[in-house]
Amino acid sequence: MSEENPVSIAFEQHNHDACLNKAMLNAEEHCHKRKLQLTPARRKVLELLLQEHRALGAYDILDLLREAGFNSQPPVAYRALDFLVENGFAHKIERLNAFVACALPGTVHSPAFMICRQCDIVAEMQSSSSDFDLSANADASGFKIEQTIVEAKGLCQSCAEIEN
Amino acid sequence: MSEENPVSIAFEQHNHDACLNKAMLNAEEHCHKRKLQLTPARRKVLELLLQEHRALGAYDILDLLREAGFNSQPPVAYRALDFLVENGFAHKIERLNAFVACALPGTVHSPAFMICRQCDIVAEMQSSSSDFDLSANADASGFKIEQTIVEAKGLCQSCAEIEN
DNA sequence: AGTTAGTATGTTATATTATTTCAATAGGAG
DNA sequence: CTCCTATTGAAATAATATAACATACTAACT
Repeated sequence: MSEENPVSIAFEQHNHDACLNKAMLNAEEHCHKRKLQLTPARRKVLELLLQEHRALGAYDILDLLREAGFNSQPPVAYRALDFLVENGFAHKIERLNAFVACALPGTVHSPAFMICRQCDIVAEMQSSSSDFDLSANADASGFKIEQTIVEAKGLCQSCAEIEN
Repeated sequence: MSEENPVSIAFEQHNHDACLNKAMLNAEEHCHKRKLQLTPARRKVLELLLQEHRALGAYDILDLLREAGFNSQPPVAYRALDFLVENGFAHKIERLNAFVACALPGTVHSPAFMICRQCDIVAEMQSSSSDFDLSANADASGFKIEQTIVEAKGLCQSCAEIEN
């Protein structure tokens, strides 16, 4: 119900316009602070991602960009996505080859995702101690972890209810 | 040093021929028990994967199959890989779009991987409680986890030593 | 304002990864 | 042997991603 719990915002009813606007303002402020250029294409791609709590493929985004009057060659989408991912405004969901807006933008963090196989909704959460678990194993073999991907596939509550 | 610890076998010196033979025998026995057909192409792909503690792309495998006299259309490799993955003899490493032989074949389990960005070695470990951590978050939002991917990118010990 | 260095975009082509489709063949159950 | 299913052969194409190089914009300095 509330927007306080970042674990499950994607699963909850919320004022999505406000959710989007807040995120865009946040991104603008963040780019301004760090002297990053939130150019029209980048801005539009971020908006498109924020409009969904689902992952969008690069070519989905490309189609939407075209509809919005942008140039529609693949590099346009990939460059914007690279910018957003590098600067912490979006994440790539590896198992879907798709991209999702970050729930905690502008910070370097170690996210984990819950991905509904039915409705494709993607919820971001902080992976907290799961990294820690890996660390123990990694330490034992001298492996230095730099980045960890955690993606859980399953069924979200709504889809589970429908299925029954 | 020993082969007892599945966490880090890929990182350790070991008798790799024995490692491979044991795994092939294991696979044969397992297929026999479950009436699965370990056909020549499937067998060869498993061998190819077992020869490396690295992930191989489908087209790498395709090349090696061709060298070994097999038909070399993409579906040959993908079908064999699908079989191996579905039956627990191999895993897909999503962030590499590549495949690696399973370290604990024939059992349904929830693996986690350490992937060296330098030498591409892939070590499988059991993700144990990291799943458990996610479960807490998942439960809170009513999400039912079916399968979890955990992939840690970093530097293995040998590569870290070389880099310094 | 003019120059320059760095960043971003336009554009074309191509590389890489993966699937669809339908025909042919082989293996096992009755 | 015959039917059924699983597997393979073969050609085409879909989906995802990058390379390469030209052009344009931005910002900082002079």
